[in-house]
Amino acid sequence: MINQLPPKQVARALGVSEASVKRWCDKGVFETARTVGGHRRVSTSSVLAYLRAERKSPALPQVLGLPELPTRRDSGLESAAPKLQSALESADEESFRATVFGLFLAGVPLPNLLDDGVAPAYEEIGRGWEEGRVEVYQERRTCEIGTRILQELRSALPPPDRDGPSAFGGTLSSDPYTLASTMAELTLRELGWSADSFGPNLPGDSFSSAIERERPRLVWICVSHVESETAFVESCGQIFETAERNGVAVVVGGPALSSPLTSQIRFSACCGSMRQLSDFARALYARPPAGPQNRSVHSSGCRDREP
Amino acid sequence: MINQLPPKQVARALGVSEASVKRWCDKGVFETARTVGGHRRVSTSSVLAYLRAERKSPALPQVLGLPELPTRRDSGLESAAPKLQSALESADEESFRATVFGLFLAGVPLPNLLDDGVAPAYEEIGRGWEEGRVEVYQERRTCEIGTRILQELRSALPPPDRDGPSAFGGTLSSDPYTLASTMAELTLRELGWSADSFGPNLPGDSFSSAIERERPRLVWICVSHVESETAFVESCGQIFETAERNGVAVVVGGPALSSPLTSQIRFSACCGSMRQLSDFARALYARPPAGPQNRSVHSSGCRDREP
DNA sequence: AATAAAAACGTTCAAATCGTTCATTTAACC
DNA sequence: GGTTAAATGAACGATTTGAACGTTTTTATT
Repeated sequence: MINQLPPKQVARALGVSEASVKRWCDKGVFETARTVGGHRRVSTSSVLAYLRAERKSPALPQVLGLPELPTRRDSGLESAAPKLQSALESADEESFRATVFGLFLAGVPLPNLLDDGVAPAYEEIGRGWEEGRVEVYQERRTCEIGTRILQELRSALPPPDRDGPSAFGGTLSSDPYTLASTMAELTLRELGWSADSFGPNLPGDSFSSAIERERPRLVWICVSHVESETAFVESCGQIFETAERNGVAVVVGGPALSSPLTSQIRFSACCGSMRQLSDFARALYARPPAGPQNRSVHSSGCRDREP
Repeated sequence: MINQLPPKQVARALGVSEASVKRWCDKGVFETARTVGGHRRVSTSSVLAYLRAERKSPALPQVLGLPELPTRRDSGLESAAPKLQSALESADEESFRATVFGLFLAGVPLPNLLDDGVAPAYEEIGRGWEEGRVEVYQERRTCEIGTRILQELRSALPPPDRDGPSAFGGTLSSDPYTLASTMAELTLRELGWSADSFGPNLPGDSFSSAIERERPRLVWICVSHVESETAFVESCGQIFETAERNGVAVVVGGPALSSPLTSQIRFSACCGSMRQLSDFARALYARPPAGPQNRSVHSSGCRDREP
């Protein structure tokens, strides 16, 4: 995906004049770098952020590397889940992408998009698998598609704050589901965190040593499947103990976290949804409001701001 | 670390044209030395200083690929592997991306790039893990990074031919390594195939039913880890039988395919590298020679024209 | 050491972008 | 409805950029 664009391309993508784009750049609407000769280079993610905030849809999404977006009408979050589900079941990646990005640009908050759009679609597919309607390979394919699109979404988010907190997470051994952890990563990244998913099947002691070495502000553990309860409780205990000693918050969550299980482990927060994770993380840290700050003076260009 | 770079590499790192770099050198933007023959050598630190001063956020597809990029089609690759490895071990995604895309844009054939650049880096990390130098979570993180970059690479490839053959593949149960399968996907896609990786841990019978339902031209099985030899041989037998009945080619390959194991299973081809897979697949089908259109998007792909 | 391929040289030129000005449209308010 | 302030789009010469070219230097191989 393209990360920087000259003003003319942005103008084409947005369907406005080049002059306006330049003015907006100077007003701080877009994150704009300059070449040595003074030409503007606009960051794509800031254009996306603008579209999302203004609830506008681009005239030429292709220029931004986006798919053809659905029309404004059917962009309701309620109708999204079944649409996503059927797109996934028929392995229609384009349709899935268009729906997700359509909602994203329509201004649906990311946690809501994940909780009420993407997650239900996958739950339904999981049910289909249990009932034999969906083959294993089909389910796997949907996960591949989802991973791909969520990664695209990730690259559309603004980069983590330079001095934002870091976090990581994943699933413990014998829990193969990656998607939830990727969703957690996105949720935290939207808030400015440096969040990284380590993927599935991470042994508990490696989790612990990661905590000690990387010293994050938060770790998350997604629980979609528990093979051995005792091993799970043991791993969680070890992780929490290490985390506590290092002042690291531990968030757990996932459909396999039954209440008897929950009562046997310790954590900083137990989140049943990305919204809850988002709220909890925001209590620890949230991106400073990104308003148009630099009312820059002409001729000295964007040569402002010293860290 | 290298402290002097030729203009071409600086241009690639910055995402601008070589001509601009030369002009900027002459203008004094970069600290530039000259060889006796008059060729420019740009000091790495002055490039870093420029990036720090002028770039607020990470830049183009390739930000700052300090590693010396390829000059020779093949021998550049050997020096690339250790760079990729160290980029991965320090979780430096930008550097990894820069090197991979640098090689790709420089015209290194994809199978070679994977075989001699990416794969050796991961093999070395695997060794580091066995020797205890590399923690599990670090290894997992490198896989996440690699997956992400390979997906980006995938989206940089032209879409599959409209009437090209289809293929899919993955690893069998209890084999958790995804990267090899993703590489196979890329290799086939480059040839115009509609190739999809189903990821790891696919049960053998789901493999079979996928074959019967989807009727591909080819399936691949990556073998990085075998838990039970008998189960593995059994699954392979079933898959091959189904494939043969449906006229589907079966390709197997991977480091865990010992020769005693190989002798117990049947397949259409056993590939020890992506190059071999590419050659085999090309025998079945290869993209028709490209028409008068795009030879490669080269640098900054933001230059596209309205139809 | 000789040779051939790949890079980099300096230059030119068309296209893109710069900053600015000005007429027009949009919106808001009385 | 009429007036005003703000935002937009178009236009201008000056500057910057990217691509092309033939020539020279560098690099790798024989």
